[in-house]
Amino acid sequence: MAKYYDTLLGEYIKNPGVRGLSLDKLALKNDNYEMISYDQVTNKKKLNFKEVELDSAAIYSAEDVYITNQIFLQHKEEGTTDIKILNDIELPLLEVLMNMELTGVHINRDTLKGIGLLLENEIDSLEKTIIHEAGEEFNIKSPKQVGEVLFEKLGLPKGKKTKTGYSVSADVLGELSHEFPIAQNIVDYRHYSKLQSTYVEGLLDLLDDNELVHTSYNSAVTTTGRLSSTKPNLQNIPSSHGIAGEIRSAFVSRFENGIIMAADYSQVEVRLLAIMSGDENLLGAFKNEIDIHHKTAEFIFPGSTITNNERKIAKAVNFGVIYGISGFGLSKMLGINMKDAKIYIDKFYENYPKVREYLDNTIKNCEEKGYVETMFGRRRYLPSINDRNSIIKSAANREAINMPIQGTNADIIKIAMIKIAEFLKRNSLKSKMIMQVHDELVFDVIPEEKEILKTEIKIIMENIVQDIPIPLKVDIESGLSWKEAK
DNA sequence: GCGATCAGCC
DNA sequence: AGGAATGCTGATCGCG
Repeated sequence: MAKYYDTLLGEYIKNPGVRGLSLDKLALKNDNYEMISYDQVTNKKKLNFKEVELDSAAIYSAEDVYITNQIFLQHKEEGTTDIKILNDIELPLLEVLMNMELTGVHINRDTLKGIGLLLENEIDSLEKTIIHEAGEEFNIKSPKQVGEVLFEKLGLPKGKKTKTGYSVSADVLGELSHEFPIAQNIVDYRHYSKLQSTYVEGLLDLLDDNELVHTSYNSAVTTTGRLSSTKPNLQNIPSSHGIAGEIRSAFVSRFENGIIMAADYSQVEVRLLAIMSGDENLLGAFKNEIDIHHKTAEFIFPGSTITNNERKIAKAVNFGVIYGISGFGLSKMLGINMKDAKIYIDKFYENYPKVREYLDNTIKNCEEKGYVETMFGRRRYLPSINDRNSIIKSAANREAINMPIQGTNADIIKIAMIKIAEFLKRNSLKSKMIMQVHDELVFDVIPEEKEILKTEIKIIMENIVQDIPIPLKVDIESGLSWKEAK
């Protein structure tokens, strides 16, 4: 039993994805009690809390404490405080996350600034080219204006629509790029601008005097049990090659001769699909350490030597199944026609028959019980699973299919984080766990601890789940920066 | 202030 | 018949 309780986490575990878990909303919902609003306390003046008169500040604060306790008592009564996943995972993890946030992540300011200069040059020159090609000044960052220039002034062929007009997204512009260079230039301009504003400027703004950023991990927002990360979001740092990949080269150790070590679960969601469905073909592939995308490709394209493109298609199918894909979704994703996409998906199910069985059962079960759950018992309620509107129903089907897989992955890595934090503490190690990116943990490591960490972290992460037909596999890489640790 | 669009990651 | 990938956060535009 943890030394503390958290009413927010209790509410989240009861029903993840419910909007409005704030104290005032819960008080209103549960006890029809209307709490004092911040506006009331300040008389609608924009005051700092320390500027609020003491008497009213005291009442306002006491009310928070009182309501929190009311919710706690209610959680005890209804049994929420006994929920296993709350006690075994969420509450212990809270302390681990707090320490990661306080520890921070070291980012080299000069490296980031250097990337910023490169980007600035690219952006400036692309802007000039685009304006020249357009024959008029306009704001390239405005989808509306881009649409007017491309489709009205220049008369390029229009593609798919949005609520407000014609789409100018990257896949639409990509279609046009062969014939019209301006389309590719706008895609590139957006790419570099995104890197500049979100990653270079965004991260620089949040660096403290020690060149550390302290993210906030939110453990009560996602519907599946995943964490999220804000200010900065460290879970969407670019990972591709080129200038984008350089952002990760700024993520370096804080220690003298230190290294960055990344441990990631290999193919974890497909492995979990194999384990949870019990499909012999899928399990067999992992047992024999066969490249799973290649294996699926052999089923989809029988009798031929598998090309890179065929493997890419198979990979999209493998992931698509986990996301509850439709033929249309896959065809759009891959830019192929819907008939072929349907054939590929059918081939997948034909050759992994128990996967289909498992997914059908998942949906059927959800229709009866109203919820789906992970291997560890984390639940998600999906009332729309029985909706008569087919669009809503299909969306619920996809969510029902995805949650147990994505959520089990989230459970596993959270347990691993708790165990690794214990291990680091028990052995008084100086190295730090600094980031979590859904199936990856990142560490800032002092050189003397490199080998023991590498060994122990792998053992801990691979042994979270017992009695499974195939092992979970963890790859560990390290280098002078996060970019090199992969 | 907020919805819409776009783009980054798993 | 039509709509159509799971889960997130952030920057920017442009309307009100």
